[in-house]
Amino acid sequence: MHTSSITEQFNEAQLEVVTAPNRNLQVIAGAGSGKTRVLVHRIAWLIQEQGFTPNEILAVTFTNKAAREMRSRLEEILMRSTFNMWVGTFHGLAHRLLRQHWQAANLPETFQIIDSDDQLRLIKRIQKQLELDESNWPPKQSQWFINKEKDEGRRSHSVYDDGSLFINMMLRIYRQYEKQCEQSGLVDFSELLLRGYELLQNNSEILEFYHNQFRYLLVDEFQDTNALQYAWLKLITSKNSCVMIVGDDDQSIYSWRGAQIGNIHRFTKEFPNTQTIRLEQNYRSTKTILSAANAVISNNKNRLGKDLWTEGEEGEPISLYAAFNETDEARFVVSTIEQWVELGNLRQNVAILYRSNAQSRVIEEELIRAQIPYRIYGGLKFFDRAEIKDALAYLRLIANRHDDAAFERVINTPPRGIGNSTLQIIRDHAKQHEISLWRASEMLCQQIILSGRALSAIQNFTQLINHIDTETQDYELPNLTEYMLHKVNLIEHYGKEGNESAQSRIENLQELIQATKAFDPRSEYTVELPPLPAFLSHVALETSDNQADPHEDSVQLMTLHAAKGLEFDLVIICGVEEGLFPHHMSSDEAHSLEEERRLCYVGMTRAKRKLFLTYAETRRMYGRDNYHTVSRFILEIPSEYLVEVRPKLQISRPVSYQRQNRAPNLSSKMTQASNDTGFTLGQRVRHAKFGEGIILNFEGHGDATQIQIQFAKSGTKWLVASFAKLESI
DNA sequence: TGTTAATAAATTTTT
DNA sequence: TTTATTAACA
Repeated sequence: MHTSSITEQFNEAQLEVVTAPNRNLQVIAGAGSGKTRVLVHRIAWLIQEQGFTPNEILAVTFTNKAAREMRSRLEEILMRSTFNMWVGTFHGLAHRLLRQHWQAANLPETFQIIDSDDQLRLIKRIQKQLELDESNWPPKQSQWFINKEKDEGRRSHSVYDDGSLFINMMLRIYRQYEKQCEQSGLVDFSELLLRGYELLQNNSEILEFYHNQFRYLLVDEFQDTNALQYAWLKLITSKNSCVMIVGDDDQSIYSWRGAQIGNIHRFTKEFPNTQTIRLEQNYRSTKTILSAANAVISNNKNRLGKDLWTEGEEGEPISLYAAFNETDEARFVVSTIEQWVELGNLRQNVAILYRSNAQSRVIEEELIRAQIPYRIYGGLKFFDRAEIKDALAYLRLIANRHDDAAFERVINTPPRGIGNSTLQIIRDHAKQHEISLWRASEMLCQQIILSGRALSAIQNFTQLINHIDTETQDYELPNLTEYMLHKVNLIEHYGKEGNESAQSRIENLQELIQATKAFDPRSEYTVELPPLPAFLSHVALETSDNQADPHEDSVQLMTLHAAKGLEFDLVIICGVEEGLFPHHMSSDEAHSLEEERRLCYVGMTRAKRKLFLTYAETRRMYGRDNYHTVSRFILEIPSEYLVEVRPKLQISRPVSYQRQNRAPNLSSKMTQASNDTGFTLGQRVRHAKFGEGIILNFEGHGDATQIQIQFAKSGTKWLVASFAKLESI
């Protein structure tokens, strides 16, 4: 890479970042400002022009995906392997440290990482032990509490006890949780960071070693760092090193997970001589889209301030569609995509974004009906599926008999006659002697407490695990997995379920074997570990995000959160309604409302060429019809950028398609002449909420009978006869 | 002990 | 509506 070629590729601000002098640097990078490219070239510049060696550089990203992306782009530029470079997420890097210094970190060599699901199970179990009622003390809440405290760097003994019952309970759970993790050699996600932090803080030689090693640190998506990550960064930075952070306060959408935008402000105060550079030229969206997004985000207070602009063309106005209900909305989305594709565009350049996952279903149904291939992000990840987690739990138990979370999961899956009562005896015994469930089972087998049936069931189980372990000592990982699945009868167990999901579960288990084959232990920083624990660490840390077939040209569906960092020619944001977006859980407080607005900003700025916003006047949620008004975010867009798409009845609502959308015409009136509601067609009725109206149609029988009524003031609605309390006039 | 019916709850989610 | 968990039954 020559200096001249760099100058050609970058604008002034970008070039300034790439070639910035060796000092602390803050980059405010707006959406679509070429941030990743700049970051990668900055690293390349440091290595090629400033004489840094690759392992003197530490680069932190928000996701594993981003880390992979950065690695591969670096390899492209540097024309060399990035294998020994420290590029990864905070968690991944902490993990690497802990594997290397497990003794100093007070961990067993084969410590295992548990994901939030395992964590929740563990907490549930602890609460049962402590006899805490789950309805009064939701385990989710306890989990949230523990993670929050850990994310702020506090262990149970350093949490401030205000004497309240709540803190008291939470601390009891927290303490017990710490103890059990310690006992089983388990480390949760927050623990990776906290333990890594403590490792460095308590071992000055180790800290000094890394102080000497890392001379340049880069952190991407800095607005999403939490308190502990910030402390981590400060700790690992020495007087001989520089830090460069890249972030955008307007795209901070994870504060509910502990991210603190304030870290950006803190950085400039606490890291001396920080230079600030803004990347404000947007290379992604049209002027219209950008102006609209800017208008929306300008309603937020306390912004760092940024003026995003583009040299791009004006582009088309943003289309706004007011749907009748969510089905109508979905149908509109589908017809929009059909038109888009007819114009010769690719489906993969289209994204349908929504606030919550529940919204995807209706859209999926319509896409399937229209035979439009789609790919859905989020949802259930491969390694989160029950059958995969079962199989992994077996593997974990083989790797570490004292992994209680794994033990609980598989002790009776598939059913082997160890029910709740037996299990409870094991739990009590384990608690009493402060030992793992596994050891408790072994001990119980020596005594005469259990019934004969339960005893032999447990013996069979422990023997089974031991047998698989000894039998597979010389096996490769895939063979071990296959042997385990065979011995443990998981496939048969799922096969018995008989429904259509059984087949896919079995396929997933086969896929797991494939995953073990594809796993290369040398690619990890777990080289010293045997393949099995190395693989387990790998899957715990990397929730695989490549589930669907990436080759077929398909429309992309995801939540607004998941869309961060991506871009599409056509973006359709659905459900832009008060109560849904902004979500009713977030619209009361100013700070959470502002986060919703940032989410809106993120969503809008994903669009390169064309943006659609849709909302539904009626939306069925949790089985009830909800009447929403248009989102305040839409009202914040200056009308000059908007054009309202009028519903074309014949096209978007074909007659006799689905109940809700059937036009009240003569033929539909004939669908059900007789009914058991006591009302007749055309009858005038009064409703407590909607006022007077005329009955247009009936559907269903008995209590489920629905009546379509055209109200004078509230429009046409379908109501359940038995609930509507209609009065005839 | 395992199955089924009743009941309650329900953003966003990476690591 | 869907999903998960729990209580009651076979």
